[in-house]
Amino acid sequence: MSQRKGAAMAAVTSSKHHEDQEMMMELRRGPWMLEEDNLLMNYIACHGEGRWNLLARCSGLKRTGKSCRLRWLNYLKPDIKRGNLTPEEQLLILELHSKWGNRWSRIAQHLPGRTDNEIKNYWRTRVQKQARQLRVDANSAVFRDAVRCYWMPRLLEKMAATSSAHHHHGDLPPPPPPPLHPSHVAGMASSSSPIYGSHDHEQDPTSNAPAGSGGYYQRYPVDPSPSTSTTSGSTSAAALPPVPCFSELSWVDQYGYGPYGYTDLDGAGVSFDDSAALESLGLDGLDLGPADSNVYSDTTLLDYLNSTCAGGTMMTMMGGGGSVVHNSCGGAMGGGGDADYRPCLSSWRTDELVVQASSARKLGDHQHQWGGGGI
DNA sequence: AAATCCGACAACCGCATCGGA
DNA sequence: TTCCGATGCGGTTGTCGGATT
Repeated sequence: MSQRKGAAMAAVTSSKHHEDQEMMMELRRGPWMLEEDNLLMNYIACHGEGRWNLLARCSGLKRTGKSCRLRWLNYLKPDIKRGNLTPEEQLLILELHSKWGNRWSRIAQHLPGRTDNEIKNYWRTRVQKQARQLRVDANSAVFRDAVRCYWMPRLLEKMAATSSAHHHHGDLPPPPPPPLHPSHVAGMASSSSPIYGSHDHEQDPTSNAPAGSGGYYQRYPVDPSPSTSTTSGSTSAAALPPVPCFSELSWVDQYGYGPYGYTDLDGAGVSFDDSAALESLGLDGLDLGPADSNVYSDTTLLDYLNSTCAGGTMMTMMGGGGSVVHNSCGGAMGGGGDADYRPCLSSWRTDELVVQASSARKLGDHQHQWGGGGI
């Protein structure tokens, strides 16, 4: 645009306009060079961020202010986190996208070090790809159910596996737990929103997060003892709002975890009879039973968790509350609402997890594959 | 080994919003 | 109140490198 405009301004006679024209004619586009990055970083080091057009004029860069801003925010800024998204981050993106849609910058605010561009690209290249393969809209209820009932558990398992690997290999321990705020616990079980249902699209789920907690979606160790779990102690199952139903499918993944299932948004069960879509997802080996029985008997999320989480992965709901269920070991898992989701990992019972995983891998090729490196 | 395909991601573009004159 | 420049945001495109044929 600038180049086109520049070409149209041949009649400009003032020196200032002439300089502007010259600058616009020389505007660079495309990939940034090392020298340009250095120029930009040096300028910002001296003058700070902002006033991008001024920066573009004064820094010696032959770029637009927009381009400079983008380069800084998406690439050069010191706190940018490089590398693959962790399962925790992927889970958070899925959750927040379900609440806010394509509000990338808003989502990015809750993933420290990640940019909206990175999250957007992740969504388009990974998540939407799966939706295309399913031949469903990425915003459809069916797809959301798949995300909720398949990907999210998988990501939780990956997180548990990562934790287990750290435990067994002596890697760096997970970060220390963020400080808990009394309002978090007080807010638990105060809402009955489903994890993937209609949400208040304006309320910030982190609004109750303690100041300086460093991002609201973090790992922290959990006391494995049911009797000493303060988290579970304040939210007995009897006092909880209704647990979202979970339509169970008798199937386990290549790691031996399962069953996984689909459920509709109101938890009443869903019929999923699109065999082509199942095949495209790699679920064609799934035993769906008789054709007229594809609405599966509901089990509770609690049952599901007890059967799949191997005791090591839990999600604790803080802040806004929501449906919370406890797993068999005293943790709590919740879904829904504008809450503060904190997937809690511990190394407890990870030996069992590893045994399950290794035995599952021996089952061979008849179990389905979901692809390689995550979604 | 070459051609093609495809995923990942950096960068650009157009539009919306905000704030100051 | 209106105008206009600066900035932010989301959609889209371009490019590169690895995988596949």
